[in-house]
Amino acid sequence: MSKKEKVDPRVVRTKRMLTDALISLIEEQGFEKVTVQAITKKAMLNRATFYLHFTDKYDLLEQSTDDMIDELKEAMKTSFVASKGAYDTESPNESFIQLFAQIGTYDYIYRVLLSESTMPHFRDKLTAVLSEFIADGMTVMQPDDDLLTIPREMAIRFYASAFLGVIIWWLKNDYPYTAKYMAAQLMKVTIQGPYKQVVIEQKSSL
Amino acid sequence: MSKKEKVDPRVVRTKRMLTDALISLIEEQGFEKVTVQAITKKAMLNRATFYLHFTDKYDLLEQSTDDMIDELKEAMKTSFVASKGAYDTESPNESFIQLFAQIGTYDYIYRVLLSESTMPHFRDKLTAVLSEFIADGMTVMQPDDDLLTIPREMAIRFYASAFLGVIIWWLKNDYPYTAKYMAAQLMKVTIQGPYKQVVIEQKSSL
DNA sequence: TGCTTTATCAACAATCCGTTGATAATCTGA
DNA sequence: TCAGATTATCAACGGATTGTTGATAAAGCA
Repeated sequence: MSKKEKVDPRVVRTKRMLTDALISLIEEQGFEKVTVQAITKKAMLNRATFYLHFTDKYDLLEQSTDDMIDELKEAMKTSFVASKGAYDTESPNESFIQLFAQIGTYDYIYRVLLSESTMPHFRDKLTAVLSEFIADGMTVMQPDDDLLTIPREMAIRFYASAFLGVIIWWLKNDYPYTAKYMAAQLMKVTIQGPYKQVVIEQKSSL
Repeated sequence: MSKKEKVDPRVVRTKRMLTDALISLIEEQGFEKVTVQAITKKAMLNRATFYLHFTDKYDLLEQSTDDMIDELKEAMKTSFVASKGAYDTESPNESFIQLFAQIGTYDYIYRVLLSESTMPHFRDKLTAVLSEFIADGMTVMQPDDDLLTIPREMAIRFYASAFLGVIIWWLKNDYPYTAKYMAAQLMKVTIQGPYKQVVIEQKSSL
């Protein structure tokens, strides 16, 4: 995957400056409003230099993030093997912690990139609709926060995102199931969790 | 919310033609590459007419989708009241079915808009990482598909999206919890579900 | 050091932008 | 129905961004 053949320091330096400029500009203006001109200006490089390495801003972003994603994969893979099968909810899987740790190290970049919708806020709006629906449902099912396994706000966000993700998956796969079946499945997994049997023992440790 | 005061048929017609053109162009080229020129050309309208109603393509998209979102809210709200508290996993909440029904009626638009990332594929890549992680974990926890509450592929997508959603929430809220705590919470809710007690009775109905 | 790669610079045609003012078409309400 | 108001059309503008060019300077490599 990662080729370490060519390491001309000029190239590395240029790419890094362009990447930093891009991320910074995304935060300032949003990805769509960012221009190649602005990137090279902030990076204090000539515009022609940009086109020497990238075809456009998409290409720049892709190359930059791919490195980060590779690093994330690596961090999660190695530690996953080490703690394989150790599913204790109190001391969670090491690779799982690594996920958050990695995000912490590239805090700024993850924050900027994940804040960008950019299909302007449509996802956010739909998530809001789902969140409200879930919040209402949770209040009916369990008004008492003490009987929830995790903080209410986190749970709402959790299931709203899960629902949206499955909806997108459902659309992209050309409706592999009926709407009613989908609703039933999501309902089921939300209330019962993914496994039919594991629950009892886990609860005794609380 | 929805003002039904002004209904000049020319305006309605123009807006609809522009909306249709936009959605169609998004599908063809992606939202970022769409220009106002292209929209008006496809809609067979003058470009000046566009600026008579919208400031830019974002504004057009926002106005168009807002109507759809409002309709979705309405469909889910009315039916939610009707079936309130009826949480049977076999015949799911009516408003939940409505959610999928609404998406079905605006199939094309939802499909196009939800397929657009547009933070070019970064979300998708991260979702892929999470999916792999979850798939591995599920295999360890429960290799037998018969003991899963829902189809495996759906479950993977479900929890990958949920995790990503919570991660975004976590970032946007400036790390309200530590990485380890986050990992532990997500682990817990994934295995046990959101409620500490409800599970047993539900299972007996299977 | 000498050769190769990379960065700079100015300039280009092309595209898209947002707005203007003047005119024509269409709708609304009395 | 018809007059006034609203909306759509058209051409044209200055400005900004794009992607590319060829020639030159700088930096890295062996």
